[in-house]
Amino acid sequence: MSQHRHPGAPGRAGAVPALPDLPEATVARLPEYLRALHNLADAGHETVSSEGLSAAAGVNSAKLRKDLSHLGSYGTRGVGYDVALLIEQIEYVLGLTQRRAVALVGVGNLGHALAGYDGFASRGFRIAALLDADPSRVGEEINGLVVRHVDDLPTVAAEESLAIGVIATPAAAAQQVADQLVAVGVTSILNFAPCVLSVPEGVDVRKVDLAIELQILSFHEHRKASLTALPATGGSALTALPGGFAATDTQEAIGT
Amino acid sequence: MSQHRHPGAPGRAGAVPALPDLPEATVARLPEYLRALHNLADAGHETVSSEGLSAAAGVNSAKLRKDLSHLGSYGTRGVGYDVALLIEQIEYVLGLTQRRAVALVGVGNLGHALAGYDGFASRGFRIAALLDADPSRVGEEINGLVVRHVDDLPTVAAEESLAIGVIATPAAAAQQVADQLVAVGVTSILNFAPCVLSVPEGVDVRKVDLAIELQILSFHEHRKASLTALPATGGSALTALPGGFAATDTQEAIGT
DNA sequence: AGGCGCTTGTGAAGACGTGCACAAATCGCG
DNA sequence: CGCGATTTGTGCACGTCTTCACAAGCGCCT
Ligand SMILES: NC(=O)c1ccc[n+]([C@@H]2O[C@H](COP(=O)([O-])OP(=O)(O)OC[C@H]3O[C@@H](n4cnc5c(N)ncnc54)[C@H](O)[C@@H]3O)[C@@H](O)[C@H]2O)c1
Ligand SMILES: NC(=O)c1ccc[n+]([C@@H]2O[C@H](COP(=O)([O-])OP(=O)(O)OC[C@H]3O[C@@H](n4cnc5c(N)ncnc54)[C@H](O)[C@@H]3O)[C@@H](O)[C@H]2O)c1
Repeated sequence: MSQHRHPGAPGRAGAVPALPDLPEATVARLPEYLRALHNLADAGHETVSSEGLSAAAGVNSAKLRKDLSHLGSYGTRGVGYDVALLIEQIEYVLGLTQRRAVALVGVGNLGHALAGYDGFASRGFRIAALLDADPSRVGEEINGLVVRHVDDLPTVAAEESLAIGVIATPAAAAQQVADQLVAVGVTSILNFAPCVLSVPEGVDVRKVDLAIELQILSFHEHRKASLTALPATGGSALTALPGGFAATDTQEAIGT
Repeated sequence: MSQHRHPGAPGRAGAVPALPDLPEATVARLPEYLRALHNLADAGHETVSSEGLSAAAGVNSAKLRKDLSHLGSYGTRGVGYDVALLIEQIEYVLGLTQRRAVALVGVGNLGHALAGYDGFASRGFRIAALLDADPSRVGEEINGLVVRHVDDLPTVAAEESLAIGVIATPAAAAQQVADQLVAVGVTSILNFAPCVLSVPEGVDVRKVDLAIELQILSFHEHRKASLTALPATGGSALTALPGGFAATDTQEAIGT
């Protein structure tokens, strides 16, 4: 496999893009690498070693190399990775070569913050529409976009090729909104409402739940407290946590 | 009601709480079960089967049973779990028997939304302080709380026993804020800024990064597109994704 | 009392993810 | 031109997580 030839990057060979089906854990880390790479590029670095990049992204260097090797690998032994090329590669794999249109449903407290967030634009996305069910919010202009009624979704979808729907409504409305999004062809949803969504096969849902994050932290807080409170259990064998939290991305103690 | 006694729950036996050290993946799911249980309780259910609860939480029932078994398990064979008791158990394990104080640093766009979020109060937390570095924001009152200067952190920490710090500042300021939080004894941080934080051992950091979530969705979108675009590779064996995404909590197609 | 249906709790197997350790590759330099 | 320093890419072993499948336990009904 070490033959060169660009696997399908921006260069667009006539051939199949041939997306390698990456391990999900790898996919979840690529955005981190991408962010770190952009920082490095801005700082003027042209190449970076796996050691350097992994430090910037907060992961193990072996893990980084394995992740990158999955996507065809563009490193040079003895030198490292070409920053610009790697950015191109990762952006290609993540499908960021086209700026994807996002529809934001629920322009309340949180929705306003999201609508005003510049992280969308700078990281490959574009808010294509703001939608709400409350008539008193419809027509409001935020950041150059006018809030439209959620029932206009079909119209919006006809105008734009919506890639992703973001739900920032109360939990009670979330399932209904998800159904509406699916109905107009959206196959990726990011859900901020604290509830489980049912969607047809082929539709991806990711959720962000603040309370869950806090409760996980609370657990560790509780555990740390109960450890220090009782040095009973035969010594301090437990003072250093087992480390190596895997799946969930709790980063524990990154010594600089 | 069961005659058994509570292992260390609110009842506070004199004995050690004896926190079982749960698998991290289990800890990440407990908050979901808790939310589902609260919904069930509100709906008047007194007991629930692993099948019912797992459906409400969007997970596999065997996984749910194993998760619950880790915390000592309070189910009754042939019947199911006592909803109220299970809520008590999970809240105890997660350390939610005390309402934990949260300090929110960075009261900008996002910070305002968080400050006005009722999900803190209803899920076991209390915003103890709002902090910002911008003098023009200091003094502003949000939801009954006055924004204080971030340099007052030591004072705040002296007044309240801060359990968790939430960072909602620009990325450039996040590390400095984290250092300040750690300096006043905070050992759990939730970071909304898109950057890696370095903290001493024993401090837990979790991050929420909107762009990462979107980019992961983008990847799957890209992949789905490249699959449907070319039904070349020997038939439709791939149309149904492998399913069973593990660690990261992408829920794919939960048929109702 | 006994049997029956239902549900929990768990052993075992397999999939997945991680990290070490090292061979292979490349560069720069004498 | 060859050598040593450096860094990638990966085989392998280990740990974690998921899922199946089923025995053990419980309550209810007859
Ligand atoms: N505010 C936060 O910081 C925060 C943080 C984490 C999660 N959340 C969650 O995000 C969601 C939104 O929170 P919020 O504070 O912005 O609430 P909010 O009540 O301020 O805003 C909700 C908005 O959704 C709109 N809406 C209601 N039903 C709708 C429908 N069927 N279709 C379209 N729009 C509809 C409402 O008109 C309102 O504008 C909630 O589920 C909340 O739990 C909020
Ligand atoms: N707005 C969103 O929807 C959103 C979504 C995801 C992530 N984020 C991230 O959250 C962070 C905040 O976003 P925002 O849109 O609220 O930005 P913002 O600029 O509106 O607010 C940042 C706030 O932090 C304060 N601040 C700056 N330096 C500080 C310091 N050293 N100590 C204390 N406070 C300080 C500023 O005074 C300002 O009030 C950013 O890192 C952003 O990338 C925002």
